[in-house]
Amino acid sequence: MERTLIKDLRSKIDQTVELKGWLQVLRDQKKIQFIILRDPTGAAQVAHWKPNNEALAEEIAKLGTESALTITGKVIDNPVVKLNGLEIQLESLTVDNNAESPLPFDPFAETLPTIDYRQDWRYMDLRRPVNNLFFQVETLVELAMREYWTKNNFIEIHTPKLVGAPSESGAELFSLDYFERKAYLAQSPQFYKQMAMASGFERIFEIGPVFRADPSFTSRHMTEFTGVDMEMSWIESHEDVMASEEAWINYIYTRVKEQYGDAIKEHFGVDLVVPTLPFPRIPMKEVVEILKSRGWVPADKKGDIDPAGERDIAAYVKEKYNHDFVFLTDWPIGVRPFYHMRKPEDETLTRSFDLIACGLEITTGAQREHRVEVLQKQATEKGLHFEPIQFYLDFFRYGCPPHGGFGLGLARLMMVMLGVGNIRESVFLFRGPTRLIP
RNA sequence: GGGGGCGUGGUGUAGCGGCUAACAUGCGGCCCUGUCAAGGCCGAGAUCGCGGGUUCGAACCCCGUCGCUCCCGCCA
Repeated sequence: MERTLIKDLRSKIDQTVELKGWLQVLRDQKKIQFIILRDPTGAAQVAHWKPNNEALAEEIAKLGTESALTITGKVIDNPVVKLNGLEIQLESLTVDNNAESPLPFDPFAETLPTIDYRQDWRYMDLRRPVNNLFFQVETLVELAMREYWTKNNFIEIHTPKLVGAPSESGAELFSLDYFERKAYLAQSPQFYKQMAMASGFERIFEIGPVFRADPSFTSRHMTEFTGVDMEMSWIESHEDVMASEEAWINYIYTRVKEQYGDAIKEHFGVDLVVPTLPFPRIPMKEVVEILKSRGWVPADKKGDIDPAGERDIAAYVKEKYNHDFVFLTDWPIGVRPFYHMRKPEDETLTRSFDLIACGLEITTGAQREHRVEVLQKQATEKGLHFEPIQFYLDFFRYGCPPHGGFGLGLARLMMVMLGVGNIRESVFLFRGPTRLIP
């Protein structure tokens, strides 16, 4: 018999169906047993009249909560049943995998264990429908990203994650043995996506793993995460990159809202708002002035702001423009990498931006410096040696168009979109300084 | 790396100098019942993270240590 999904039961009234799922609750009474069976599409009540089959009743009585079951039975319309007014009259039951008892924790309890313990038993935690929905949404988010980009003539690339040289300082690189020498895990596809510009690809994107050896203990950092990167050629300035990113985000939100808006409202309590175009843009110099006027004390960091400042500027933008997103632009050179292009009219500033969403930094982008002699000069200023990055500098020697792009953290976007407070709940499995298992 | 907070049955919490360590949930048993956040009774389950100290007496106070967590730094 073909498996029926629980969401489709209404169309199978009076038919015998096969269901597969997990035993969420067993209510074992004197004459009748009720099994609440859950699959990824919903839950249904299965009723077993014990006198019909006492042996089966005994088997059911021993089932552990969360056992994996296949059952067959007849679908009955029964308005008395609170669960969708339906029930299945049990005909047969197979225990595909009994759940031991007691469970490490009950995923459906009112209060959940701490986040650390739930990570130990992440697969149990992921059985919660809200988490299932999370990854359905994430799947659509990635699909929408690719839809938008492929419609706009972007090429998807996959760059190596085993690399021989740091793309920047090197302080946050994981190193590993690579035969007779050292290799590193890529902390960004930055150099390679620029190589694609030198390759004449004009527009590329990559969605792939990124590794950072930062001992960060916050609710928004990971040592391994999925980076969403884009790079485009023949731009005039970073404005072209921002315009592209905001249209792309607008498209993603539109797709998610139309398909999952109601479910997101129900499970996450979030009324998804598609951000209007254009997103507000504020130069950093102005950002600092605005923050100061609101009582923020600059952390004396040469034009940079701290997370509290990011949250406050987001609050300002929300008040003034009623917008959840804001581009902070024109960052000072001191807090930007050597490959960011500087503003011709003010060499102390870069053609760069961050995108802040609901107070969280989700993107850094810029126009890149494609003139090799300028690039070399800026690298020298940052104290970098040419040898390890010579292959990169060579990208700009034989006809590399002006270009720019951005990198976005997938999990951070998901946090913002669904109102998840901790990045550990925003990935399938979290990797942090002290978390390598499971 | 710096700072704050927290470590008590499987899980979530209460207790903060005198307890045989409490409650909820889960688990086991019995009763009742077409149940549906089911209900009722009974029961098992914790040497209160670990080490040291103060005290007649420590889950409780002090020191150290480990773990977790949040914030900062850093970033996506």
